[in-house]
Amino acid sequence: MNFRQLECFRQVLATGTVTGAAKAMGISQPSASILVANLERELGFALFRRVNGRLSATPEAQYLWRDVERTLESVELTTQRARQIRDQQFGNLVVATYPDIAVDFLPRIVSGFRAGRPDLQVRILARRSQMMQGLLPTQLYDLAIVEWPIELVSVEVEEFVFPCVCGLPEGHALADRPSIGPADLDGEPFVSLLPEHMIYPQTESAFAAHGAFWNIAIETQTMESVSAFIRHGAGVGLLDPFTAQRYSRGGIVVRRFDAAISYRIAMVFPRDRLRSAILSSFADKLRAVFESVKRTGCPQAHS
Amino acid sequence: MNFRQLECFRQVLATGTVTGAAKAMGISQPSASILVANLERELGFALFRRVNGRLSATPEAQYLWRDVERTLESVELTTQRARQIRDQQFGNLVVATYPDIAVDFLPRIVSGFRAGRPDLQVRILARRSQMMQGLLPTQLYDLAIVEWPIELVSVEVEEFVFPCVCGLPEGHALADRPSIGPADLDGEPFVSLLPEHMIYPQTESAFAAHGAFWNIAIETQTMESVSAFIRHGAGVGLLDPFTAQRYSRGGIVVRRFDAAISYRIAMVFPRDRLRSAILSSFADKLRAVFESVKRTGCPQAHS
DNA sequence: CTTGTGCTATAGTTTCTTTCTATGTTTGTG
DNA sequence: CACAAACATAGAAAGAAACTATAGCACAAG
Repeated sequence: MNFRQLECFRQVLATGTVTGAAKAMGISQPSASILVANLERELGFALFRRVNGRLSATPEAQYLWRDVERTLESVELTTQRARQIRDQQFGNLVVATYPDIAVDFLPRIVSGFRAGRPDLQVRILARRSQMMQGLLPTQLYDLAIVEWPIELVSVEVEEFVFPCVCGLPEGHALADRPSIGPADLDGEPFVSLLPEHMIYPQTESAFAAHGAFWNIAIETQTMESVSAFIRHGAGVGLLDPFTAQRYSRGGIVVRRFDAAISYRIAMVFPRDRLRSAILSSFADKLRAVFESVKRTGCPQAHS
Repeated sequence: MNFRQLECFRQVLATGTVTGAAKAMGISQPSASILVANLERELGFALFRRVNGRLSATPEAQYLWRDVERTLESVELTTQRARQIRDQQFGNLVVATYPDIAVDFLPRIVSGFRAGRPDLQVRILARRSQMMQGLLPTQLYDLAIVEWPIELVSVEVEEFVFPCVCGLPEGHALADRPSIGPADLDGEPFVSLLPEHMIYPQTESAFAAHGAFWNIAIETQTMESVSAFIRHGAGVGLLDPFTAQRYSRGGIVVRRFDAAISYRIAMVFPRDRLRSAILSSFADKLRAVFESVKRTGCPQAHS
C-alpha cells in the first residue's frame, strides 16, 4: 500500500473511471489500472467490480474510503507543512531578553521578521538580569539577549559593544552642541542607573578623569526609567543606543558622548543544540541590526 | 515522499541511529541511510545533522514529526481496517423484515452471525407488510425478508415456501396424534389470521375440501398473536415453522398438518447494487437455515 | 448486422527506485 | 595507534512504475 495507490483509489472514486483517474493524475490509463489492481491484490479484497466494462465501487471500497480519505488528507497536510518548514514559514522561537529591549526594540525587530511568516510562533521571555542567570541553564530558550555582566555557562556567546550616548531634556542649554563631554556636564543634575549597572563605574571614571563633578540627582534601575526622568526634565543622563533611538525623534535630545562608555550585550545560544534555519535567520537579522547600530550609533528602522 | 521514508524517519527518531532504524525495519543500514537521504532531498531541508558521526534531529525534524506521526498512525489504522474488511469483520448490514420474524428468529440468526465479528454493525428494520411495500423502492436496506404477497419492483428475489404446521394448546385432546388434518379440527375453535393473509384462503379451501367446519373463534393479525391465543387455550391454529419452533419446546404442541398450507416468504435484494462479501455471507447463512427448516419442518438451532 | 466509440485489462519494454554487498570515512575509546 | 561503531557511497541486482501498443467487451448509431 502506498500513496500513489491510495491517490489513484481516490481519483477512481471521484471520476468514476480509471481513465479519468489516470488523466487527473497525469499518468496513462494502464498505469492507473495497475495501481488499482495492485492495491486490490495487497488489500485482499476487491474495491471495484467490472460490470458492463465499467468500474463500480464495492461496499468494501466505501468502508475503506473513510480511512483512506483521512490518510490522504494527513499526507497533504504533511507536505504542506513540509513546504512551510522549508520556506521557514513554520516554526517557533523562544527569545529571552532583558526588559529594556523588550519594550520597543525587540517588538520592532520581531514584527518585521514575522512579516511574511504567518505561522511562525514567537515567545518573548523578558527577565531582569538576575533572573536571566537562572533561565539560561534551563535551556528553555532558543536565543537570549543579555546585558553584561552575566555568568555564562554551557552557552555560545556573541558579544556586542555599543557606545552610550548623552540624553538631554528638550530645550536644554547644551542641546545645540553636536557632542557632549563629562566636562560639559560638570555639576549638571544627572539621572543615573544603579551602581550595579556596568556603565556606573565607567561614568564615574569618565567624570573623574575630566575633573568634572558627577552630580547624581536620581538613581534608578532601568534605561527606560532613566529616559523618563530625562524626558520630564529631571536632568541629563547616559543612554544605550536602543533606548536613545526610541526617544530621539521626540522627547529627548540625543548627542554623542565624548568619553567612551561601553554598553555590552551578548547574543546567547544554548550550547550543543542544533539551531533551526529560522533561528539562524533571526540571529542573522539581529546581528545585522546590531552591526548597523554600532556603525550609525542608533538603530535604524529595519523591516 | 512515501510510507517507507516516513517509517524510516520514525525509526531513526525512535532508535536514534540509522543502524537501529534499519534493524527495526529489517533492511540494511545503507538502505535506511538512502531512505532518509531521499526524504530530506524531497523535503528540501535537513532532518538530521551529522554531528560526531551520529545523527541528531534538527528542530525542523521536530516540527515535521507531528504531521508524520499523525500520518503514520492513519496509515496503520487504514491497514488494520483493510484487514478487518478482508476478514469480513467490519461492515454494516441493514436487514428489513416483517415483525413476526424479528421477534425471535432473526435475532438468533443475526447474533450467531455477529459472533466473531465485533465490528459488524447490523440494523434491523421491522415493518408490517404494507409498510414494507414502501420501504423497498427506497433501497435503504441490504436484504429484506418479506411475506407473500408483495409487489416486488427493481429487486432481486429468492422465494422460500414452507408448510404450515398445526398448533394445539398443551393438554389438548389431539395432542397425542403425530399429525392432524382438517377433518380432525371439524368444529374445533380456531385461531386464524385475518382474511388478507396468504394462508387464510388456503385454510378455507382445505377445510372445505375435507367437508370440515372451519370454526373461526378468533381472527388476529400476526403469527405471534395467533400463537399467544393458542398458548392460552383459546383454540387451535396454523403456524409458520418459525413461530411454531419458538414455542414447540414449551407452550404449544406442534404437529404436522396433513393438508398443504404454503407459507411463502422471500429474500429480497436491491437490484443493481453490489453486494458486500459480508452481505453474501449473511444471505448464504439465511439460505442455509431456510433450507434446513424446509427439510426438517422446524428451524434447528444454528450457531 | 455491422461499425464506431469508450472503457478496461494485458503484454512487453524502459526507466527509476529500492535493496543488497562491499568499502571508505569519521569519531571516540582502550 | 589500533579498534569499534556509526554513517555515507559505489556498483549490481531485483522490483516497481511508467509508457506504448493491443485486445476484449458493452453500448449506441447507422
